[in-house]
Amino acid sequence: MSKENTIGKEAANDAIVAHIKEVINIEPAEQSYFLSLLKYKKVRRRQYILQADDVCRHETYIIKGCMRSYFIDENGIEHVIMFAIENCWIGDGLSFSNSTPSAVNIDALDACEIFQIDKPSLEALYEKVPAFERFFRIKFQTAFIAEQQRVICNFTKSAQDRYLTFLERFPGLEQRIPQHQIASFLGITPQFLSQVRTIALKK
Amino acid sequence: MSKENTIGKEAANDAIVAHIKEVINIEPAEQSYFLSLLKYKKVRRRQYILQADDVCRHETYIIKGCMRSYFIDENGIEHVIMFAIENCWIGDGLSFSNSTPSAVNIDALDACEIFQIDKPSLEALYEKVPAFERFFRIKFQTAFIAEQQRVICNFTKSAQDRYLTFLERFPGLEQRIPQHQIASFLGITPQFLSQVRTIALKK
DNA sequence: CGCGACGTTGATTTGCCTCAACGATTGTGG
DNA sequence: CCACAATCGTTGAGGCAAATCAACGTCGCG
Repeated sequence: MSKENTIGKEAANDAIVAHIKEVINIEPAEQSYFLSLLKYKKVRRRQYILQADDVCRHETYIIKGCMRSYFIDENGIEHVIMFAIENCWIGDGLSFSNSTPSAVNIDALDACEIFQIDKPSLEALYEKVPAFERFFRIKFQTAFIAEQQRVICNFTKSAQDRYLTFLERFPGLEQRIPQHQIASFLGITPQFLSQVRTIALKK
Repeated sequence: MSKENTIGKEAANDAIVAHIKEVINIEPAEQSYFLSLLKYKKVRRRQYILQADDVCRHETYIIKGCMRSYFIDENGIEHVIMFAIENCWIGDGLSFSNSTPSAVNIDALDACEIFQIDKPSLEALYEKVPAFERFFRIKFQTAFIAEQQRVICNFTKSAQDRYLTFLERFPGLEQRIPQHQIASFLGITPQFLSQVRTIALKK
């Protein structure tokens, strides 16, 4: 039993290995090599793991908790790009790939436990265990498709329908996240989401 | 000189090899193996290479010409998901991956020349030349990032700004494509795009 | 020629935003 | 422990960007 309400590194290892093995097969030796490249971290609520203008040095896997990436436009308005919960990856691909300053912030909405892998380690991993190229190829492919669906959904549906779609696709997430951030993710104002909810949830 | 105004298979081979070598290194043997998996095709204007409810069996690389993918919503309205021109890949990742019926159509806006690779061939390629996992990992990663930017752009900017962004990002494409399809891609009505243009281009 | 595809323009409507004010809750320092 | 600020959600009035509906001109093409 861990003293706090945390997963702990042992169980975290198991979780991420299971996550990998859903997609690719790896040998025990490759598995422990992979694990040796990860840094386990606890992150407090509201703590940043990436701030705009810094270079994104890690890809981050969430074992427990919830994070968001967002950016701030020229009018000072926050726009939530994505949420990430247990078993999701988050980062700024653009900044990570090119080692350029990031335009986005990533912070914790919950107390989180995460694994991080930095670029040299990931490159080494690709080199030594090419199956991980496949792993991330599939992850990015899926993410790309999902993002296309999001564009389509935004074009096709009203704010109310998008909210309902959000509830279906991320069940229970609306309990864990302030409402105005869901509004931001959906591309509407908090006021309008409030209005939408009173109508939508009446049914 | 080819008799028609086409690229021809020889030059097409060179083009796609150059495209691959921008991202990964491959041996001559791997290169000719790769080329042996591709089917070269000419496609007429308005010809489909994928229709909704069919399974997407190929990834398609465009050597010459312009294609679009789009879907038709419950009200019968077309929504352009993406355009693809020379040196772009197009397909329906979801249908291709899962061998499920596609929701989208892909057709030619121009007379096109294309290469296609089917799933068994691509799997074999991944197997024999793992560097292609890397190639497509990077392609999907880039595509994912671009799609995120698109979401953000749609949230942040007015229709006029989005049109100007479109002109910058796909220079000259507006000459090759009917205007109402650009409108669809931008998520606005053709009428409104017309209005936007008279204002925006006045400057 | 006549028809369909395409772009334009104008009148009206609507989905969502802006601005503003107000409770409820949480957190925090004195 | 209370006072006060900050955060969060709600509600309402008014405004604007873009949609809808409709009509019309222009091509290219069978």
